[in-house]
Amino acid sequence: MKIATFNVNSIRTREPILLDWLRDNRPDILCVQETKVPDEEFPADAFQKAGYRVTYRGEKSYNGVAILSRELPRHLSFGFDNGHAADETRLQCADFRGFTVVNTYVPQGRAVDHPMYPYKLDWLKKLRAWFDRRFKKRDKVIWVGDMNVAREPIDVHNPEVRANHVCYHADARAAFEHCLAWGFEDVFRKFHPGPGHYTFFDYRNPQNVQRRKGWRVDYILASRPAAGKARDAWIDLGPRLKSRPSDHTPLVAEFDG
Amino acid sequence: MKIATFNVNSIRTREPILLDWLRDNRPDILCVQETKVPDEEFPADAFQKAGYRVTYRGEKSYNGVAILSRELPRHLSFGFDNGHAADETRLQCADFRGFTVVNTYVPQGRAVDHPMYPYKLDWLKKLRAWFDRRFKKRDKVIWVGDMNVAREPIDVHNPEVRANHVCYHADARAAFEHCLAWGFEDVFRKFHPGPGHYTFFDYRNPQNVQRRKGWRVDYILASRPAAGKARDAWIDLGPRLKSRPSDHTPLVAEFDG
DNA sequence: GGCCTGATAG
DNA sequence: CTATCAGGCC
Repeated sequence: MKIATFNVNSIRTREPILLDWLRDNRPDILCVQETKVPDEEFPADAFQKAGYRVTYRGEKSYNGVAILSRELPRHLSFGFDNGHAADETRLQCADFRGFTVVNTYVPQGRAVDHPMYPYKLDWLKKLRAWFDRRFKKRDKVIWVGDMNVAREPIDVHNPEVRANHVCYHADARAAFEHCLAWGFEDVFRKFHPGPGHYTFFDYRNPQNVQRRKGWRVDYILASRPAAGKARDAWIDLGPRLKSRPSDHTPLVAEFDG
Repeated sequence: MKIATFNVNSIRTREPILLDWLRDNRPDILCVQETKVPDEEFPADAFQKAGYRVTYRGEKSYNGVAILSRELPRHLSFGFDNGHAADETRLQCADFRGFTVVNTYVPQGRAVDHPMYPYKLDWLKKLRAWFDRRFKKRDKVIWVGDMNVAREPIDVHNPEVRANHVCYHADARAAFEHCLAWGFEDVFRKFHPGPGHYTFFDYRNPQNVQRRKGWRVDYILASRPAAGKARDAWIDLGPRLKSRPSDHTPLVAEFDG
């Protein structure tokens, strides 16, 4: 099973890049974030014509998650099990052939002194509690998405100056590690232990892409039983190098079964 | 001599369409309107590389005229001879091999009850007075551009409902005819006396293009001595049918000499 | 720098 | 519908 995650930064603007990528890569499951479109305006037709079923929950301008998959998921839910509609455009959970796929768009946090930062930390805490309630260690869970956290120094191109960045600040990293500590393995890192692998390159300095100065903030994480089936993982820089790109690029993994 | 006029509705956005069109048609002179770019940001390099010299006067967001030509014009001026800088982005005059080319972007007028409408009528009056001052009947003058006026019923797809449209209202037509009465012939009409020839198709109903529901508001007009040399004229719908088109499309004429 | 909005313009 | 802009966001 080939599964990918891609923060598209507007699914409408990225439709041509997505269709090319689906045609060339044919993943079984593609989880996307930041669709930035209300459900009634989601461009589902184009993806259906390309052979993909689409499930999504979005809002105008902000957030929005979707799963494009060759088969329809057996079970599907959005948000935490607490009735907060706000989280439905950041968290999606779907079952495919014995795997449970969790697709998240973790709040970015804006700035460490902004109210959105405690919201981010709290959101990660709620996510861990949701993992505890929802899954057993023996479940084959694959948690993917834009986590808006770089785990380690090698996950940012210049960690020395990032201590106060919301995506590298100690508290954000600790909150993310606490989620991982539920029982997830970092599938990409398993296959690529070295530095210099990034999934996000800020638009503001266009040279960052060619110079490979980015962030690894998108992940494919797997519970022990799922991680055992991981065969390979890679970052595809192609879409980031096209014209009118997202600032993120796809991360892909293959699992047996 | 092959001369063309094309309201590009942003020369930046239309650069690819323009470069293709110049490569395929190789006019001696292409007059463009609505460049929508300040002079310091005009993308002259791309056209120079394509073998064209460029003269232009524009402003941010609105208006802007330019002439792309294989040879540099001998004489060049912008605006009326009254020192009003505002008109310099709507009126350009350049000499080429014995012809004087006048390139205009006539004010659209917004609505018949809007202050821009009397401004439009007044602008056409000033233009006629400028013709009177500036040219002799024996001059070979070619006046081209987006005139924002449909002369006759056959120049709009449904004239019955257009009586109060700023581009077909009786006052606008009279003011335009008064300009023509200086001594211009309608070169396109000479070769194509029938209905159904349009140079503009409103974006607001995308089906208008395929259904050929448009307006003839762009013209190539010639003083008697120049009109005598006109060999052919045609509208090229090609650029209007491409992706990300202008709402106008090029009008072309060939003159002997 | 490129996404979004909501305004103005044609 | 397709341009422009400013202003918010990341």
